[in-house]
Amino acid sequence: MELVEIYACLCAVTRLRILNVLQRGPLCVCHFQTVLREPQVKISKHLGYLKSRGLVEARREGNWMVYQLPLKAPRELQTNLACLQDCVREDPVFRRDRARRDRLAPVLPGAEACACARPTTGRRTKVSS
Amino acid sequence: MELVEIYACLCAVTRLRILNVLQRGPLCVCHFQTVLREPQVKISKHLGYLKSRGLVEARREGNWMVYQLPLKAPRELQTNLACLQDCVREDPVFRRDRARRDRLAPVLPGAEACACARPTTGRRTKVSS
DNA sequence: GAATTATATTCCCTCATCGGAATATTCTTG
DNA sequence: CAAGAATATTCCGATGAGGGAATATAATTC
Repeated sequence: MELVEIYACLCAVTRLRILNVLQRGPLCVCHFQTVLREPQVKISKHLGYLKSRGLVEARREGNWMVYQLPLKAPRELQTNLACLQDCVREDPVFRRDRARRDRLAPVLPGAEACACARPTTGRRTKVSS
Repeated sequence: MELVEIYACLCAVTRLRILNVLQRGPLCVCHFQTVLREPQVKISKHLGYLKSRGLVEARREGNWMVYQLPLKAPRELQTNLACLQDCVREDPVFRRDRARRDRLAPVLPGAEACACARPTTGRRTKVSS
């Protein structure tokens, strides 16, 4: 993984917000929509961008696609993710994203499924707005 | 200074090399040519790019333009420069650049002029190759 | 298998970037 | 002021990114 490629992934604010949220654990696309309040195309495309460059991994879980940070990331990526986390700690936009994300599901440290991907009997969280 | 702008500055390898070398102190364009072995246009343009976004500062010193890292950089920039330094420590290309740079002039910690900008009586270092 | 939900892809537009060749600008020196 | 050295800018072409609208694909449910 080229360092320049990593930086290329980091120069769109939507992708920074995605990575910021992913630090709390895996998430599916519809939850990204709720958390970031951005249209589906936008999120899906940026996730595709990140995935094609190895900054996120994806797996299908029934109807949902669950995205997560790579289980074993190269050192430069780890360093930069830590740096990013440090840089956006105080930023209001990123803080709000994290707050909304935490309201959705408990913070899952590992690679466990996000809330929407756990097959439940009840109605799922509404995605609107 | 927007975080995304910083990352945009970091996604060209020539600019990473410039910043890497600048960590050892100010330098003028002709020395960048010697160190990076890249054509003048390329270097001048990338320096302009960095300057317009506040990642480097420039001053004229006689015939030369001396570039340096900002004296008081915002925190996100400092963090990312440190991160960059960490990431390229082992990389052969960046190491070679640093070695060639150190061969040109002593490492100047502050904002002192680079070697070529010090008016000397003798012949200046040849720029070719 | 039809309808529904979740997600991805395609098409189109606009705009920025990168690189090089050529040229212009700025300063110094005689 | 002419010549030369150091640097910047302009012009060009190729390429990729980002966004949205519309459409396609995949899985689920009834």
